[in-house]
Amino acid sequence: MGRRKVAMKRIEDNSSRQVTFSKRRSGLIKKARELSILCDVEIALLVFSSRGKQYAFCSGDSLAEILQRYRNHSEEAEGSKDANKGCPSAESSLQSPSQLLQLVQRYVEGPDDDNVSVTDLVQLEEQLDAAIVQTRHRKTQLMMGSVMALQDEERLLREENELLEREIASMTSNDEPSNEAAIRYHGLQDNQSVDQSQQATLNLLR
Amino acid sequence: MGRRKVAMKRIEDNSSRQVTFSKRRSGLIKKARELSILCDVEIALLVFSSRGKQYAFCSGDSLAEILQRYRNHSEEAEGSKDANKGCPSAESSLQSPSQLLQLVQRYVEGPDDDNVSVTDLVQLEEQLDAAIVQTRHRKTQLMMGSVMALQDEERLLREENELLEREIASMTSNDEPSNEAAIRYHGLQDNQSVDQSQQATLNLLR
DNA sequence: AACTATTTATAAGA
DNA sequence: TTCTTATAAATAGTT
Repeated sequence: MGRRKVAMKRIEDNSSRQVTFSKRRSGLIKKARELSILCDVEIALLVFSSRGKQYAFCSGDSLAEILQRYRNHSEEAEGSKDANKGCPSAESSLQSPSQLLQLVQRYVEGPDDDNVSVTDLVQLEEQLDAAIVQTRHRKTQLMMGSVMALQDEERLLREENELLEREIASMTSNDEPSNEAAIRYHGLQDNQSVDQSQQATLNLLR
Repeated sequence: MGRRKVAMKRIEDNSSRQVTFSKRRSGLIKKARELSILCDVEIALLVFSSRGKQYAFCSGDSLAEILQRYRNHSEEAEGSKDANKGCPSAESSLQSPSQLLQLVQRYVEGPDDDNVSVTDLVQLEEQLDAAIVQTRHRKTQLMMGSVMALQDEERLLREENELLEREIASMTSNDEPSNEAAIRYHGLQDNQSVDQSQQATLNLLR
């Protein structure tokens, strides 16, 4: 984005490389900051000039913290067996559904001394009920999306089938009957990939 | 650089934040790559979505190498900051029931990258059901404990009452009747501290 | 996933 | 260097 398009290779001229470095470096940092703000994500950016000078940007207040998270993350990736249990990072977020049950189990069984109170458990039960409601709501949303798509596809297939049937009709009136059409006929039989509950919703909407 | 100028603050709409994240993330990584090539510098870029998914770019072949370089560079500046962060062996755990709902909400509404699948949600629902069963089980255990204790106390009180009644009987046969016993009489009336569901269970066991 | 209308970044010039 | 400006590039909203 300048007077000319620039080739993607090292700029050989020393001084213009320096100028470009300065301009693009600030542009990059600006964009990193914008992304972290707009999308509410953590970003760490490190730039080392060839003569060792260092520039950095980081969304939080501690770059070290973010780097630590990177390291935890890659450690997890290596121990692929029980990665979800290993070290769920300082940040509290669900990585997978299976993590949730562990969390609740640890809470209700109280790993040690101070046990939960009945009041806590009553509250937890209420929260779990609310969580199920939310989960079902979201699931329904998603399934509705799938259903719409399937209905669209169904319509298209029906139209195609009509065309094919007409073609067959014209062929049989001119020619010998053949089974070619039956082979080419394809409809909704291959919806095996939708899961049971999607199928149930699908049936309801028919 | 789009149809409109966008305010520099967190995008609240879930799905457009997701779209913007995807677009700008790839843009940022592209620019990092260009800068590293054009100006022949080392760059490391880490992006963490709020669900913990990680995207990285690094100019060389080893991100770890660049990070090491950063650490060497900044070791002098920070000596003790990451002592507690060394290895986050602190297991993530529920602090309170109310934390759970937040956790699930964040998961199902997917504030960021790839949305949860229906399969994930089906699993989550199952886990939530299991968690509710566990919670109720534990609650019952605790309430049973309370109930046992109350039954014990009840038995003791009945025995004491019998003694007192006998004492009254002997007093009234020897002396004037008095209301002293009625004052000392104490039974199950002061069970007001048990909560509603405990009381229900208690009633069932009577 | 594509497609534009706009905004933004920036290469070259002053 | 910094400012300006023509142009390339990125991207917000739309389909």
